[in-house]
Amino acid sequence: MPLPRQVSDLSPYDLLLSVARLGSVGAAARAHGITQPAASARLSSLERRLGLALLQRTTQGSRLTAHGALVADWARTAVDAAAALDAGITSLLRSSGSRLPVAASLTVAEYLLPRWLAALHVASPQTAVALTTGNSEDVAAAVLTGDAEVGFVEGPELPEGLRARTVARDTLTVIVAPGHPWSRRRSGIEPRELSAMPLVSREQGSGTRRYLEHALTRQAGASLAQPLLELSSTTAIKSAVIEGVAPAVLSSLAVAGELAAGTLRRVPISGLALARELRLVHPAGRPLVGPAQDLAAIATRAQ
Amino acid sequence: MPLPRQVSDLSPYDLLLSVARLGSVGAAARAHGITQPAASARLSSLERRLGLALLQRTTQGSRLTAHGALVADWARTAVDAAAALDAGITSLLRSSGSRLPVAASLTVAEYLLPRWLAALHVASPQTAVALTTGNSEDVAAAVLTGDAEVGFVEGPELPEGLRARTVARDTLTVIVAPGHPWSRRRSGIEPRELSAMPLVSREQGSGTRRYLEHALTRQAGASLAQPLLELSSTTAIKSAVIEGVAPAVLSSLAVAGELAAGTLRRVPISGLALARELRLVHPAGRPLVGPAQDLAAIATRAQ
DNA sequence: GGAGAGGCATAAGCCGATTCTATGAGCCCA
DNA sequence: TGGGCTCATAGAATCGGCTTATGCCTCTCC
Repeated sequence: MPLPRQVSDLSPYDLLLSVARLGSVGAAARAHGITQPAASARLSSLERRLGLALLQRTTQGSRLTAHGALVADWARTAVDAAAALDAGITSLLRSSGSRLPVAASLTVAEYLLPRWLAALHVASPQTAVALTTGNSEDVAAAVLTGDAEVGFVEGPELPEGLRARTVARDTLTVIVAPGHPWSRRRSGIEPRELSAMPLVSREQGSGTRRYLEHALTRQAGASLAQPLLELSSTTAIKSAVIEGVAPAVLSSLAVAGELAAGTLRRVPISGLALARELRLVHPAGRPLVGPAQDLAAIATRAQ
Repeated sequence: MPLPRQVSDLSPYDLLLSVARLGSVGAAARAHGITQPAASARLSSLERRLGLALLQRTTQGSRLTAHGALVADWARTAVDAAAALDAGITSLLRSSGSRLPVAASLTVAEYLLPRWLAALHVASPQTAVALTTGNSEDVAAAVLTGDAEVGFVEGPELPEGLRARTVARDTLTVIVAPGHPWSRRRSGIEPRELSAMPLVSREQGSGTRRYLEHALTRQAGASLAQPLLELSSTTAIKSAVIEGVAPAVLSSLAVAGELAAGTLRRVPISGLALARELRLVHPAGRPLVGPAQDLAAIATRAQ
């Protein structure tokens, strides 16, 4: 189901937000590097498409109408998300030769880092982040060798020479489609039931799968059944679960949206601790300074 | 600061997500109602703009590269936010003559409803929501008269004939710019200090302001100082606070982003309970059915 | 092994959306 | 009353994206 046309181009909304902030169409046009007639036309066209009066135009400037204020508040969320996407992409491009090299495990890179980068861009616009991703060992190695100033890792292991600070928590979560029998289990399932059930999972060797196997072995003396289906992306796994293929175990950060929307159900599991800490690491010798410290502060506050 | 061009148009990203889900460019093109060459060009142009290889094209289909998977995961957040924006706008348009009339107070409409509507659209696409906004009394009246099937109100009052269910909580929060003296107050401030400080606030009569005055009077026997500046939008207030004009008191839902980003600081306040419940209401006689029940389930789960 | 189907890229032409410059009208202030 | 601000409109030029047509590659199945 593709995105409706009304909202696929965010630039009119972005312009609307600038008008709201600056108080006039002309000022917003200058801020966006276009002429006033172009801005005027873009806004009129938006109003015509939506069939809503968003702006109250006067000869002293323009203000949002009640509907306009509501739309602007909603639009801000989308525009902020797009800015986070841009921050992520931009940092991905600067693979070297830049200011603040950051290494992150996949979970952090996917679900947490974009917002932090967007916030960092606001707090210190001249800082250029160069992002590399990898598993927690790769990240630790990058930080130790100095290839990265700051790293974000999952799990408890911590090589000598690194200092760490917990910035977020993440819980592996058993998910099923709403119709699945497990979704009606109030009491939760036992580790043995999970271990006996063929799951939809990532390929062998993925961080999430390794961590689940490890926890199951250590805490319940059990192991995972042969997966019913191995897929290479979290998104593909969620789709398969939603279609009722089988349950899966994914990061709580990955499924928060679907759980909220009700398209997936969480199944409690008893007697198995599946929480792991996401931690910021940096060399023990070198305290964080400048932009790295800013990023650390943002990540810490964001908890 | 306008949105970068890379991300102002989300349609290439939307298309990328479809390719990831469907496994081929042609299938994604069909899903979006465009031809295969158009989709191919749109994706190539995205890759060229970003300077990143996102897709691995084969004669059997296309898969995401590692970079592509990361970008797709980030993009999903932005696309979902845009879908929520669309859901909000669409519901705003159907001011009457439609399926599920919903009335909501401004706080709920601004910060919570869009995601619920987007989830509802997934769960039951044929449901058309008609949204009206107003203060809690308006909402209660609309539900009582049957103008709305479901309502969302703030605060504890509950007219006869309505049943309510708490779906979220919201706390009025004192915010200051990072440099403000209050931001260094670990112990929090006293109600008397707040009451003596001229604030940036909404105009008289706004729900948030009334609630704050009420709480201050009832719980601390104090009243609000004359505001330093009255502004008509939450956004304008946040900007003023960030620029250091004065502290303000806003909903925690309104400032979560800025607090996470560190552009605003929260100041604890002792001896004043400023939490309020956001509740779903419906006529006592008529239990929720159909789409209204779906929406209630989504709102309840989303907590 | 050859035919068919499905996958993708390229080329050429068309159409439309958006932009710019130029200009006019309304309001405020000195 | 003139200058400066606001916004809207008009006409011309430009740019980008779409469609159709085509070719190449690979897998599958007879």
